[in-house]
Amino acid sequence: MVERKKVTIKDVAKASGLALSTVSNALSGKNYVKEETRKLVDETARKLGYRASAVARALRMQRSFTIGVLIADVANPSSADFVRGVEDVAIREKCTMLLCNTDEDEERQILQMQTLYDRQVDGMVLISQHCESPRIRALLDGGTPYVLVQRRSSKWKDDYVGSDNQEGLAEAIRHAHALGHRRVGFVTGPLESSSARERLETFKQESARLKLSQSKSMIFEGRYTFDSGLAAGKYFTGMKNRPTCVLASSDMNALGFMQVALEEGLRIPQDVSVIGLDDISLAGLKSINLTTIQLQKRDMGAAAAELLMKRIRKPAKVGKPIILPTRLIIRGTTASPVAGGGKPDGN
Amino acid sequence: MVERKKVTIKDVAKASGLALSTVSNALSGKNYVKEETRKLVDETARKLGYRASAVARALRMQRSFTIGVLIADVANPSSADFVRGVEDVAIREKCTMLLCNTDEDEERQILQMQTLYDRQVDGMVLISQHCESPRIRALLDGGTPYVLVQRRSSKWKDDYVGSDNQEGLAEAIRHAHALGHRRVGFVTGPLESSSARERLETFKQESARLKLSQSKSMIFEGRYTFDSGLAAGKYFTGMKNRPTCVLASSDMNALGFMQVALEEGLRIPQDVSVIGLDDISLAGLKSINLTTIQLQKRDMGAAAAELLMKRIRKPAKVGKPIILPTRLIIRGTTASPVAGGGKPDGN
DNA sequence: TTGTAGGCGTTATCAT
DNA sequence: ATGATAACGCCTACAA
Repeated sequence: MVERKKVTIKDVAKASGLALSTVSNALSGKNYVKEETRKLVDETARKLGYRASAVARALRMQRSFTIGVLIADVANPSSADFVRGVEDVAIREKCTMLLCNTDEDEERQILQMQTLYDRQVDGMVLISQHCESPRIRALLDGGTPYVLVQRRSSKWKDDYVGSDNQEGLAEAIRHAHALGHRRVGFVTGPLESSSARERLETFKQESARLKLSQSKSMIFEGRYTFDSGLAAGKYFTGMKNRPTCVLASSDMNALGFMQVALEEGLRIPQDVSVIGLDDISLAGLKSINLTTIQLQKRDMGAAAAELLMKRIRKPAKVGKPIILPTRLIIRGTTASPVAGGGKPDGN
Repeated sequence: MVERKKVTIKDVAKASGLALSTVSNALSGKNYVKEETRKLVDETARKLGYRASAVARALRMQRSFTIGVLIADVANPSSADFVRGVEDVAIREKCTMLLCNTDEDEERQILQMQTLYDRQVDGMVLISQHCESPRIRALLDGGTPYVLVQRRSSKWKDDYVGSDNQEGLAEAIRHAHALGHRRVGFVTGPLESSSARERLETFKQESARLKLSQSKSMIFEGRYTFDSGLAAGKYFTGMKNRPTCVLASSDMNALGFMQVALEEGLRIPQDVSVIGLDDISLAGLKSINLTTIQLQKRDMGAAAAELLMKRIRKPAKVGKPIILPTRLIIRGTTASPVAGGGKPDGN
């Protein structure tokens, strides 16, 4: 472990007897460098173990080959897949990823965004983040490219990648209706989020169309978290005339609801059906087996990164939103609301 | 969205009528700057919206305030908690985090490590990563501080943060023994990992001490993944004289095993008990309710980052390994191996 | 207490 | 085809 001094391009120049700029040209593949010279340069660079400093390069080129990614919380199963999608293309594009957890906290988000700008990220991907408040708007409008994912602004036009908040959800409601449910509860996401509002809207429309109970009490205002699911569980199971099926706007939510329902001695799906939204990888486990609406998170992440790269390379006006389809995955938490019965397993 | 030009320290100097270096001194809180001058500088900096370029600073100071974090896969529930722990202290230390997924692939790990070095990270945290092969060793020995987590080298002395692979595990085995299990199966982790080897060793010792079946067939060589758990499930449930309790070296493993067991129509824990290791957040769900050995992942991540910061500030010889305790969390997947019975719930 | 000048390691421009 | 030189934006001796 000899603490060798860092070898710079200067060292390569010296060792190869060439000018610094020639070495740079050779290394960055300029076509007017003599083949022989290039060979020599490559060789000595390799021999000395030279690696270009990304920092110096970033300063000079005003391009850091780094993108920032904002998520609520890595430790939340539904965040991570998005990140994977982003990383897939980041690697391909020789970019690295600065990942920040914001915990849905606006102040924290602002801080993180500032840090990202300080680092001169070439762009950033905001997954389910705040995007309306003046301070955040000011940051966004600074000129650095960005793409919003899963939450967009109604007041502003931004590049956006999201999921269809109609089709899959409507399908789920029809599924519940077809099973015979007439009282279907809905757990909303945080209503400052566009996706949450869109989902709620779809729920209202479709449940009205199918003549499901329109009672206000069937709607619980929540967030996309497990804890919020617990609260929803307490709310719905405590009702006099409780829903026979609960539709949650996220899987974490659904799991929270199930937790309480099971603790209350309710059987799923015999006593109450549950439908999630997201399809986190664990939803498919035999012991959970959650009927849910699938989001293509990794694909969304990749699409967002792809779009971001395009904007980084060539700034352009905001294009059409990219909306990925969703679909219902029927598993074991939904069944007919027959008292004391229904099939125990959806498969 | 006026694409304003970036404001540099020069602009602040000009606007405040002071010299560039004075501004720099004022901003970086040198104590020999007149209070009045500092006020002026702060004021104009704020007015112009000046933010120091982290890139330029990194180049000049040879310190990027960035640390690299290598994990197997963010989308794996057990990776994310570590990351959270690292981030907790990174933020406090005004560092940002470059996160890389290696998928346990050595080639990929090498690539990522090189990128990290190119970016001049101040240090890096390697969570369950390769640390023995010559090429990786060469990278590690380049002089940049690093801390290994959950996997260490037997041949080399490195800074290390890990979990106690004896106590919690031994406790689990005693638990199984106390319930009456005599045939306890064990699913190992990847044996190139030190933690996996340590766990296997503990299993062998403790199961010998308690006179559990010492049949070779009780040990399945796996990895820390869900898929590997599936394989283990197929292996164990297919045996003539199968174990009455299976101890997995990770929760993902355990879930995979449970998946197959349930598909085979086995009831858990009546027909077969299962114990995991990790305590991922979903393990506590009513519908999973996995008895498991808890790892303090977030704490480990934080401890590793803390140690790394110390090394960055002042390089020093490798210290004592930091080993965090583990403990058994008894939930519902373990019970006595009484045919057709046992209590259905561990609580 | 403030100002001047040099350099961190690149790439880009312009001669040669 | 190659080479000298000037930035990029900041920090830090050292000089005033």
